Amino acid sequence: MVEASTSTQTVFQKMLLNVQSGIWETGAKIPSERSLIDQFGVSRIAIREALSMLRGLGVLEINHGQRTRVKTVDAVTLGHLLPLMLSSGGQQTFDQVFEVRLAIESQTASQAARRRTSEQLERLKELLASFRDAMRNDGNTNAQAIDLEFHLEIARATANPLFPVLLEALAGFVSFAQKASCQNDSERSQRAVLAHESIFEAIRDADADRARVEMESHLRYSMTRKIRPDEPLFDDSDPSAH
Amino acid sequence: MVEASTSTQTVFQKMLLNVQSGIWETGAKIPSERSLIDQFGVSRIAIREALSMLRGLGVLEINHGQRTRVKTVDAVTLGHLLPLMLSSGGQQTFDQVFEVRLAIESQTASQAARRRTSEQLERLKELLASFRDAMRNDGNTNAQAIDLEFHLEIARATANPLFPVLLEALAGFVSFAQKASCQNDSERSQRAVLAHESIFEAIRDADADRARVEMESHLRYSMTRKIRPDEPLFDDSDPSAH
DNA sequence: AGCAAGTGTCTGGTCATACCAGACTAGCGA
DNA sequence: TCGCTAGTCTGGTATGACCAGACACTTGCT
Repeated sequence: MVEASTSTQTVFQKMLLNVQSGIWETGAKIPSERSLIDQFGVSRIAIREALSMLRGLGVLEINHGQRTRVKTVDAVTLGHLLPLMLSSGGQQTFDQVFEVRLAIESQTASQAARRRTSEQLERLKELLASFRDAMRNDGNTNAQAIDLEFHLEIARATANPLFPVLLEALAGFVSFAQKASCQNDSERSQRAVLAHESIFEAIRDADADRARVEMESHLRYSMTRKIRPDEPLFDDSDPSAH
Repeated sequence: MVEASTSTQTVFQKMLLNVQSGIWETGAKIPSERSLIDQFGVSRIAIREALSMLRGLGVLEINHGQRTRVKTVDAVTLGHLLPLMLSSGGQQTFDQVFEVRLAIESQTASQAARRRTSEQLERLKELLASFRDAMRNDGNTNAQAIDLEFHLEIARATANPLFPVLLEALAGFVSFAQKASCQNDSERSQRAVLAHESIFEAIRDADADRARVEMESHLRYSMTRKIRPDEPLFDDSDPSAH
């Protein structure tokens, strides 16, 4: 790296390196601002601005009164970046997000079928039941959340942490698209439940190919919903929420 | 959102909203810090810290002497987050990244076969030739970059901007894995060239399924490389570079 | 002795002010 | 007319003071 025009940048990079190299362990508290002043030999301003950058990146968790700690960079931050990337890249459609989701979830279904543990399978079974109930009863007030959880659990069952992270990041986009897709539409609701069942069964039977096909089919059907194009692409954001 | 314990947070969120809602257009200059002081009614510290957070997020480009501008959030920032996420997310392996890449690129190959324009096809042809040359001549000094460009062009040919963005984000991570995979290994080099040719042909023939299969095959083979586990997971980082 | 309130001192949050330094621009002088 | 220069925009850094949340230790009451 070497070059670092401003001292804030320098400090920022050094701090980032501290995190990456594990000197500042994730979850652990980092020195207080007053200590960092000595440690880096710059003013508190520079320290705080560098810390702010890291906070913006989602690396640090800063709370008044408590020592600043290294946060596990989770999907939330990633989820904040995606909307920004999209909003700056011109008008995006839900179809585009769905395409990515299709790519991801075809893989997760397939991998989940191979790697899922019995505990995960049990959890999927429960979620499936909950989903069925939610669909029948409260007309999808919870169904949406359960649906997402079902898909996320499949992603987790891949044993690859990247999948649930990515999926969650995409979720903010597709959430109300899903909602619109089955709301007040018993046929779609039915199909959604059936699709989930098929996916579940394929994963249960460790049939990777079938799981992929079922997932793909499910998503392709979901993709056919009608959305008014004037709806906003994003909702509230707070990458630094604590 | 509503809640915003600190004034820095408040300002940050308002600014973020300004970006998202397009009040602050991407590429345009935002008001000077002194103006923002009046506009938000807080001290310069709060303003600058909020700006720092946005800079950390990769939303703003701040340069000494020039007005701060809204940057197009590119894959670079995302590329910085992935290592952080992985390094804090426990056992991170290249295989995991490759799995995601496999998911993404299976889809891009398939979509590219359907949607590629003749210009894009031409460009792919050129890249293919360059790749072949690079492999034969300079022993992959450039081959790596060309390889990436080839894959990116395929991603672009999907007409879905999300794909190239995601792929680029993943690329920084897998790049030297790729390098290691064909370095000083004529057999692997040969196979890489052949694989690219097969993918190209499938896309040329608009054969989506074949494109997918060829891509999958290509990546799965690449995935079998041997990496020494003691290599660093990341290199220099500077999300706020200008 | 045990519990509760109180207080000191950590931590981060905010501010005003002054000054430094890069970048642009208008205006002066050759 | 051209080129240099100085003014004044912009962000960058520093100091020092003070506010406010969190926590631990001490004190004092029951």
